[in-house]
Amino acid sequence: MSRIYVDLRSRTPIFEQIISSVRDLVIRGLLAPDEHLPSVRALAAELAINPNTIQKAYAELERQGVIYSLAGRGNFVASDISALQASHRAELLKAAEAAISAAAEYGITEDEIHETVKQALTTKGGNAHD
Amino acid sequence: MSRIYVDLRSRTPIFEQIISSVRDLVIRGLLAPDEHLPSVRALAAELAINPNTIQKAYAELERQGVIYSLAGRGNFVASDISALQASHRAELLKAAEAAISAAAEYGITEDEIHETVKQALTTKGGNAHD
DNA sequence: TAACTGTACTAACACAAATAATACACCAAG
DNA sequence: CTTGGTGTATTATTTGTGTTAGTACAGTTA
Repeated sequence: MSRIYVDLRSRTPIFEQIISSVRDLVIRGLLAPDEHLPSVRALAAELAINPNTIQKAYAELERQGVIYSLAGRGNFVASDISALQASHRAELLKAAEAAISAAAEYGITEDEIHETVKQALTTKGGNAHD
Repeated sequence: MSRIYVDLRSRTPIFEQIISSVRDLVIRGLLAPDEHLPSVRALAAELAINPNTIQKAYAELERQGVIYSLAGRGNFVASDISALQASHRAELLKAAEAAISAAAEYGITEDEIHETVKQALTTKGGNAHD
């Protein structure tokens, strides 16, 4: 059982969900560098979707440098994920800044924003499933 | 010339762009309560898109309570937008909290988060076009 | 009456996602 | 060297949704 999952009822294309899922597992270290990923056919069978869809996702992940593939051997997590983690870190900060800016621009007071930030920081670690 | 716009090159469906655009103008008060919106045919001509697409957007906006329509008269901004603004306000705070939580969960320090928040608050008012 | 308005309906087209079915080259193990 | 797994490529088909096109009808207003 791989930790990769998809939601067939979502409006988000399956291949994009796989890309996000693998990318997330790699960045969070739940998939170690050079770890062997499920084969195209095996993952397709496990998730009950077409192998071509898996292949499409894997090809894009390789293009992004998240994984690499060896003909006849399989797909593997990239050896060096430091750049990936760095860009993810930057994205998180950028997203946070944008969200705060949007709130401030709308007229929400700094006090209320600080209160929200405080709440977010104290609540962390208990709401990973949302 | 209405203040409603769309980007035909975007991957986001046109009707959804119109919904977001009108919703945004209403919430920000750039379209006053009970103000007359462009007619289906007029807006279609102005944006060079099909009237059916405008109609689809207007129908959804009415379903959401953002606008109301009078047969033979036209479409108008809702008379009371307080609930709309309140929910938008809540969404902004929720988004900000989620972004901060995500950053904290990933391991970004509180100091760095506070620095980001500070920067977002000082930069506001100068980057509305992004 | 005329010219607007919203609304409804059917048909056709375009595009992307996903499936289906093969086929071929590579690699490791027996 | 054969076998069974692997990645990869190709073509065709299906499906869903967004968009356009064209037409029609009823309400409103000058």
